Amino acid sequence: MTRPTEHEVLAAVLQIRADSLQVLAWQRALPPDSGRWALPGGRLGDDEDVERSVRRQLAEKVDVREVTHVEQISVFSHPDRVPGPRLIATAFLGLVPSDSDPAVPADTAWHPLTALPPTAFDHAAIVEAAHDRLRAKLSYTNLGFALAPREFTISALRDLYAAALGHPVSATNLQRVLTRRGLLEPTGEVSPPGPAGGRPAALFRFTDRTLRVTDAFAVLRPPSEQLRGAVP
Amino acid sequence: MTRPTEHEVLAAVLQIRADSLQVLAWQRALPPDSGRWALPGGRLGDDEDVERSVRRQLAEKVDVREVTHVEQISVFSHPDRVPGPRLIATAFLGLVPSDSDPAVPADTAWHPLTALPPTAFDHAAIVEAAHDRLRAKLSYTNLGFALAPREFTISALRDLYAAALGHPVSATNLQRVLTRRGLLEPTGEVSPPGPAGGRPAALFRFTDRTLRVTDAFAVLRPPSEQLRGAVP
DNA sequence: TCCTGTTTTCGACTATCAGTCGCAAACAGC
DNA sequence: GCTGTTTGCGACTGATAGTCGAAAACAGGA
Repeated sequence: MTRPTEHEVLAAVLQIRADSLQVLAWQRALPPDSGRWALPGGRLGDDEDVERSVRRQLAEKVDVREVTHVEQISVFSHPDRVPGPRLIATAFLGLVPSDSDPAVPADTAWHPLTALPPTAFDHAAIVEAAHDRLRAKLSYTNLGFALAPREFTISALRDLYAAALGHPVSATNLQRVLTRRGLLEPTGEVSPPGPAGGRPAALFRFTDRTLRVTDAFAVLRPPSEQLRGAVP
Repeated sequence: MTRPTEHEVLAAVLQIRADSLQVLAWQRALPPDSGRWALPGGRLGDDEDVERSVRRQLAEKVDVREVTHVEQISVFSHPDRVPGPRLIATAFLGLVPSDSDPAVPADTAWHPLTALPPTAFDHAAIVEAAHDRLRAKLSYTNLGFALAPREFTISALRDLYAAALGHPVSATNLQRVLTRRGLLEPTGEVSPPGPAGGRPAALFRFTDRTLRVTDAFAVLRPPSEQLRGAVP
């Protein structure tokens, strides 16, 4: 005879807004934790798995077509994580490109991770976990495509990475590394210079807009991967 | 009015046995899927979170003190992943050092990942996910400590990594990389040579037996991390 | 028109690290 | 003592990252 248990999905949807990493949340109007800010989500439906469910629930708060990337993070299952009947949460990370500004309901707003308002339940820990995952994956995957606009300048991309990672990034190294990995390609066009003038910046895009792991670690890499193609 | 839903935990416990990566499973005696092999696990208790639950459930199949590392992998939540009432699974990866041979019940046995017998439900996918996670984490963490004995020779460690990764590993590079990262230290002793003679191998151990992420990626590393200590 | 300030772009230099190779060291067995 | 075997270790090479500085390309004002 077990305690009644429900299952919910929750998403920490992140976007870079004004050079600062922000998360989408809505303000609870009813107890428990009324007035506090909660992540979008809700109960798992009978005919959907957690991946389908989180996309459906997100659609209630934001245009899901703007959410480029959705990824499972972790299960939060403390018996008393919410008052009342037991509720187990599968947490997700969602990413929105910085050039889109999807419409959101009146109770919903973006908040910088560095200045979160009071959050409901254990949602602050979920945001933390999502941020950690983002930082890690930016390093060894092409996940930047999910935060960046379709086309961008190198310095805009540098600012994006710096905001997501929380520390300065070298534009020279960023361009060189992403290029060598085959993730970046020039569009051939240039963006108009800023208000202070300056050389017009070349525009780039990600070659691939689906997640790809790019870093192979040396110790683990097969020695002498394979001979280079014999074509002259 | 939602369909009754239960929550279970499942663990893919991996160990290197005879230079081959193997997984612990038990053979089902009752329908559904009787005769097929299943991962250890079971229903989530009322007063435990998934992490506590998986350790409790594992204790029924193996001495949990031998399971050095337990880590959450992913949620498996397809509505029809098992027949009957809906059952959502949180999957875990467990690791056992290669020098321990824990006692297991009569219905339980180790199976090489390369020659899995017929598996129950979606458990094969869980094993696959656990293997992927292990491969990835061996590369950028000190997770090797959870697979290796307390003390080992470099060539034994090379064989361990090769079995877990599925491809040959250079002993020279492995030692150099792990040493530079500060993960390896010599015990000062040597192991007796093998039956064919040969130079006695020096023994090493991991400096740290708790999980540590060791690789920092260059693009994301703060430029000029910090000045070296001013001590002469 | 020319000069200055600003921003981007790109090449060069250096340090670090990984992949490879080869030899010396240290054992067993004959 | 000789041979075969395994480990240990240094050296070389190529690839990659961190840094710096100069040149290119623009706007605005003198």
